[in-house]
Amino acid sequence: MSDERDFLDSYDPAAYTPVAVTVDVVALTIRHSRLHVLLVERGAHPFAGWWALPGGFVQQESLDAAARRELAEETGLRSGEGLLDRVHLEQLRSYGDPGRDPRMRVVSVAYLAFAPSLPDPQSGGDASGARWVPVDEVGELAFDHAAILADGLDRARAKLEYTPLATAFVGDEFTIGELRAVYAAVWGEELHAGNFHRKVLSVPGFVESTGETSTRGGERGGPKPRLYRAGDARLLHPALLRPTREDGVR
Amino acid sequence: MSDERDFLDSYDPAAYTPVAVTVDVVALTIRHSRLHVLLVERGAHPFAGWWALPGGFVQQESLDAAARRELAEETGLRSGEGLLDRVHLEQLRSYGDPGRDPRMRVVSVAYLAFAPSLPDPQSGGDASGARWVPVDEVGELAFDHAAILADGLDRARAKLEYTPLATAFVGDEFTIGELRAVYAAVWGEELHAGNFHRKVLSVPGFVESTGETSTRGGERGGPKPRLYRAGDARLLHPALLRPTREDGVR
DNA sequence: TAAATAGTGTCTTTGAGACACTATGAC
DNA sequence: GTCATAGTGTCTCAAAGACACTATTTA
Repeated sequence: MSDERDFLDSYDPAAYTPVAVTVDVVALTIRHSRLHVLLVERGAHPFAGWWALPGGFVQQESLDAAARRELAEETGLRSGEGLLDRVHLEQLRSYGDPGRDPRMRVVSVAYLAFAPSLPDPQSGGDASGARWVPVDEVGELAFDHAAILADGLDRARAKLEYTPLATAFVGDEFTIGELRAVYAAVWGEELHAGNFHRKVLSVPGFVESTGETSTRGGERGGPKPRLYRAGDARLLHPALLRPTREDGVR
Repeated sequence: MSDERDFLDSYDPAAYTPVAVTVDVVALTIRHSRLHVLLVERGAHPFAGWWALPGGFVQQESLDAAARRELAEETGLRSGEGLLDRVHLEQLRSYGDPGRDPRMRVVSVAYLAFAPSLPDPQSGGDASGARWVPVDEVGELAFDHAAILADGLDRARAKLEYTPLATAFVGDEFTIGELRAVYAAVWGEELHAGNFHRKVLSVPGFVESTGETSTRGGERGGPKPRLYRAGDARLLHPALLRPTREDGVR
């Protein structure tokens, strides 16, 4: 069949410029009550020695699969072991400015990943220079990765408001206090414990009780909190809005 | 310099599979109080004779520029004439499943465009078979374009809630009634005129008064409505929520 | 005991939505 | 006149947030 020939004949020769497609992953987790992002140290030029988002070329697989594969490679986690499969992964957006990679035209499809606290990397991955970095300690990054990270953080902060995404940062069973710590870490501000508690329980389908309580109180005292699981809601109604930040960007 | 050689050596040969990058545009406008999308009729295989979203290959330009260029080509509008420059354009998401195009691996970056009522196409574009179609009359589309359109509509409906996007569908000066018609067309349901009126005026920065009134009343009577311009808000606070649809997807 | 936390009660304020009503202008 | 629309008033109910308070647990 001459389909591909027709295809290639049908557009402007300028389009023949070779293009590479990569995925980059903004992987977020919470450690010690602080939001962390997974970064890798680049070995090769350009930006050798710089920190960058994990990522790589898309192979013969879907974009989603490429992102999950890259995440597995950089964290050393294997599919089927449970941990990796519970990571929430969603497409963020694509970045394709000419010149964003000095070598050739590269269009990168960025992904956003949310995970419960994961072990340190290097345990088997091919990027030995990978580590979790608190998002407020991230310095300059290679390529346009700083902008991608900023977009990812914006998205994450917004999605906590109207989706039950926060449950992706905690284990299967969790306390309301742990859930509140997720919001505090991602939004960077404390939330009123009492009102948060009531609010979470009042949103239909956000969490469901396990009937159990934690075996221990908090580290610094307090009663044994009850345990909850994620509910079946995919959107929060009414939403859990952020403390009003100057009433929107004007 | 051997940079590009290093680059190409550094990844799996499977990645050498040639990839093409395209942009596809979900262009929405409102005509006669109904939401329309711009479609083009395909001339070449595959899907010859099918309707599809306008789009094409990314050239040596940014992704945003490619989307605006494709939109200009298909609508016949020229940049600099004003109309095209006022079209709101934003990236939707990317689609790259292997097999979505039967000829080769194609990753498409989809864009969403919102425009005030535009003239019919064919007036100079290279796609003579382009036309505006009411979204509820769109049949099967080529490739995965039906899914892209559905995602675009979801995004548009959601963004009306918390951004002043509706003003992108009307002219520079508009009445509250016209704005309400935009919401009604995009959401597919009537809104209570009185409550909508008060709500729009109560959101800081959504609209600002021009001090003028329309020169004529409505087609079927009524007083001369006041005229407004878009305000400087980029987010609506509080948001203008849709009439509650079954309280979220569960 | 002191301090921190879980969970609940209550009050105030804001906003959403239902409904009603007046005034205006096209036909 | 008739009818649709613009714009406002008012009432009710839900929800957000401030604050207070009790009970429980750790150190």
